[in-house]
Amino acid sequence: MLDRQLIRENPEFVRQGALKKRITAPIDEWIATDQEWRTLNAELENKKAESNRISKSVGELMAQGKREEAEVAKSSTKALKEEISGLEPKVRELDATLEQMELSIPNLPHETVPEGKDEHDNVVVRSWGSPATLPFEPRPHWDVADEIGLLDLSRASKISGSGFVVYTGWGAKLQRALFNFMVDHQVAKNGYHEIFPPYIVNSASLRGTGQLPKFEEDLYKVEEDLYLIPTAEVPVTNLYRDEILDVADLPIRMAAYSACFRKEAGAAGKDTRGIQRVHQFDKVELVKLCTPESSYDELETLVTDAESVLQTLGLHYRVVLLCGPEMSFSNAKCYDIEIWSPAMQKYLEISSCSNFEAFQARRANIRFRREQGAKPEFAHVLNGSGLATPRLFAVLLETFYEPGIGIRIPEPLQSYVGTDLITK
RNA sequence: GGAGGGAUGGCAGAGCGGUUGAAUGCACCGGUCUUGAAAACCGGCGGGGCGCAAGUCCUCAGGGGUUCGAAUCCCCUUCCCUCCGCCA
Repeated sequence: MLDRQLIRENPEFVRQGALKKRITAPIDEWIATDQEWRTLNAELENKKAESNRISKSVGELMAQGKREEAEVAKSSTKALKEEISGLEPKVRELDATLEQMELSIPNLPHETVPEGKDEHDNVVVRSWGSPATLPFEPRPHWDVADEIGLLDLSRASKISGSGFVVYTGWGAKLQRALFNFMVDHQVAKNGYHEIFPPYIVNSASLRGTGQLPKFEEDLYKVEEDLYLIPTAEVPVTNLYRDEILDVADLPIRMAAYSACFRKEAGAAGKDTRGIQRVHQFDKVELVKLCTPESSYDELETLVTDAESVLQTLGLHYRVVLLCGPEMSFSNAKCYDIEIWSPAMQKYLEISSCSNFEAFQARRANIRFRREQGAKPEFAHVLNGSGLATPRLFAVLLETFYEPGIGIRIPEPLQSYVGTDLITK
């Protein structure tokens, strides 16, 4: 959600911002509806005020023992009440219409977001390391996993269906090692506060982070009003929903491991081979709440914090600044981290680090106060993956596999895996 | 799952049909006093919408109802606590 005041006062600014994302926002309709809403709402409130005044006077008259006058006052509210109950649904409806339109008004891109029309206009801002040069034909992760016995995809589909993974033996150990390592890394090296959240949340939380109402079809619904989380972003961000924080507590930086559940309804047939795109995966998520003036600095460190995991593991990647149309609806600025897959000979998105500014906080009602008595302001909310394991797992296999030997485990990971070499 | 009890401002805690958006205490902010501090005293102090403002509307877990009028009465939902059962 954007600030209504902003749309009212700077409709062109909002329209242009949306256009940068190649979204045509219904600004004119919104302005007209808002105008109508304000007029009608003012009318409604005047009538309510009148009604309240009369009710109050009834009380006073009763106290003075003027019973007949009280009766007269009572009956005088009748017409007023009818007008009020006639007006109320109209006002409510207009408000609902406004909200509906606001669902198609995206967050505005930051001025530093590049113009563009598709992914070719994303800007590579830096890269680290270089593509692994292997003295043999790189093997895709599913081959490596098969040879050593790290995954059991066919049994996974037997017990759960396609798009699920069973990690076995060293594969399971490696998987567990990865997210343990990443959480420890973010806590110890980058100062995040560890959170272990519930995997099931209510609809209010999903509305707070914007998965509802728009993306319901991608969520697993457990029962009425309860859903599996598609990312730890949901429970972690919503920790502070409907709260007013003290500015001294900001920034709040949280790191959470969780399993993530996604139907991937629209992605059938895409990236089906191996474990690139699955219904249940594991991820360490980083979430920050901070003041508006610091959020772009926090975004930069969020990206470098996520990058530091790959650097520690010695994996080549690049950082890409997304152009307008590539960004998600609620982003103001977004960097993707793309990891190099030796077997596929291409970069895979492994992290997406976003500044939502106040867009999400407005939905989730997360505020802070600068000092005693000051007006609460919306916090800025950021998040990024740090990182998702399936692709990390895959690239790790492809990068560190040596034919006839096994998978060499990078030094920082060895104590977590319990070996320096995974063999059959 | 069964039986009770509860939900009020940052916290504690009154209020149980009328002028109460809410007593009182604590916390917090400003001031007086003081060399400084504490204490004492005076003043302020929930959130949101609309409005240039005056002001006005909404908000006492959430939703519905009764009433001229609801924090107060009725119904539903949610959450918390205690006890019983079941179970990691």
